[in-house]
Amino acid sequence: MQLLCDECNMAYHIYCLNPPLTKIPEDEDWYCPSCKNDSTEVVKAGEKLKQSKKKAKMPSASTESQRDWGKGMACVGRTKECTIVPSNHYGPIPGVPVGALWKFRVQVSEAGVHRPHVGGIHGRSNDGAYSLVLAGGFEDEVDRGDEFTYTGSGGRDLTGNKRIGEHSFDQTLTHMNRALALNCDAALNDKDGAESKNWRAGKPVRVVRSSKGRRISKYAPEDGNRYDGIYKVVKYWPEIGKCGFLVWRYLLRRDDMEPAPWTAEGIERSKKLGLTLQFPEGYLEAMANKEKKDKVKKQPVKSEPASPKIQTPQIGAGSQNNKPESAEQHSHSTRSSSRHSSTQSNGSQKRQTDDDDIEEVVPPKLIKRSEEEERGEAFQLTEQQDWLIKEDSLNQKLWGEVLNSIKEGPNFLKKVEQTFMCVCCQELVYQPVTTACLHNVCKSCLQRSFRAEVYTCPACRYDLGKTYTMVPNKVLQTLLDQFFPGYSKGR
DNA sequence: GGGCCCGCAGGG
DNA sequence: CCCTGCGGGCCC
Repeated sequence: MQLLCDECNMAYHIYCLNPPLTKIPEDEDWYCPSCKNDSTEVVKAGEKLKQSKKKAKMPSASTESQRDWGKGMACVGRTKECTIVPSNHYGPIPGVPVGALWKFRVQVSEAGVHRPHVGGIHGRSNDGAYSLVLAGGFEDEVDRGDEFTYTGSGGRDLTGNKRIGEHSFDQTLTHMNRALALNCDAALNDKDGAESKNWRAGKPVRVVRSSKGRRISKYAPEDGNRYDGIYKVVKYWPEIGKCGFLVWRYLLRRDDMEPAPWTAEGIERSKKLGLTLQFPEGYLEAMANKEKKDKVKKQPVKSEPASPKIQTPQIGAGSQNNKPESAEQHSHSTRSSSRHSSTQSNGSQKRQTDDDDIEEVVPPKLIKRSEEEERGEAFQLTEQQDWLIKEDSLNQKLWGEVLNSIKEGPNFLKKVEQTFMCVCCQELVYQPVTTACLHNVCKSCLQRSFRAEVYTCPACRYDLGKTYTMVPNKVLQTLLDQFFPGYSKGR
């Protein structure tokens, strides 16, 4: 009465299964519930890749809108996560001083200071609130720096997939509003509110002021989001706000040893710590590039301004060594500055920026091909190869990756081989067809696929269409023939 | 300058 | 899974 899973070998009583079986199935293979693949998830040959369930449910999957939403900081994900404290941590984040300043909310989230990307309050309704952001969302809030009133969330009409909207109903003391109320040193009262007996005894709230708050507060930073320290909830109460609906209001009071950033002492300290507005990694470079590109469009110029030097002072932890801008100078004009910064960023992930702006990629300077290569040092391209690579417009992204790898080691040819391997025959592509989806497949492999009536890209299942004309990429073929002399003879 | 509405993270 | 949300870039 036991079945052995053909994947993990675990034994299952047939009558313990859900649903239970009455007899041993006759199929050759049997897989237990945790090993069995959902057949609807399997992409069979010739089928298109399925969208993930989550993506399929997202609004973007159903709308016709062709609008470019940009890759801006509203829609990107985190690239790092604060792990030195749990997300339900009360009090300061170790290593983050009062006065720390970030341009975007996503960075504040990454730092662990205020985790939600959009929400104003971070908390748990059965525990308390850990942090909040003052961004001037309510004009009837008062900010006196060391003390301010804050308003709960909810009561807004969010239809139309919005994140903030018109007030259209009363707020309740639930969710984050309840969480914030729990910080107050008093028994919870969701009817009339409550006042602390000993306000300092309440749970600490990290407070971030956003430059958006400037419209109602002179304590808001000029730009970005600033960590202002620990506050406590003195009291909270319901009232009818200017918006005409009931809102929950809170009085917060500062309780932090570190001086507030707007005080003379605080300004001094910020200066001493070198606190400056932080941007996401690669952000300024990307913006500078974009601007440059826009200019180039108007008037192509060969010379270019030096890209701005980006400093990302790491607070608290460790060295702030300003490496001298030495070396590197001998190398390849354009990229050198960004290279510099990427090697410096000791392995931390890079946020994805406009890196498909390929014209920027400049291959290593022409030097004679020599023993250096044998010794496993830099690979050198001939002038012609250099030129051909630039000509291979469809594959700029791939060549960019390959060229980038040169600086990392002696594996240039290996990298080329990997990059331009045919997904069908697992060999270096021969008479490569570069598809619209930017994959390279041997012409003969693609023809074989079409003969089997599979008209999609073998690499990504992008529909090429029955009538697709396969044009071999001559430039790529020439290059591969140069790098791997005679390889095509065997084909 | 204001309206639109996206992905994402978080709680529950 | 579903609900919520004091962002933010693009377009008009």
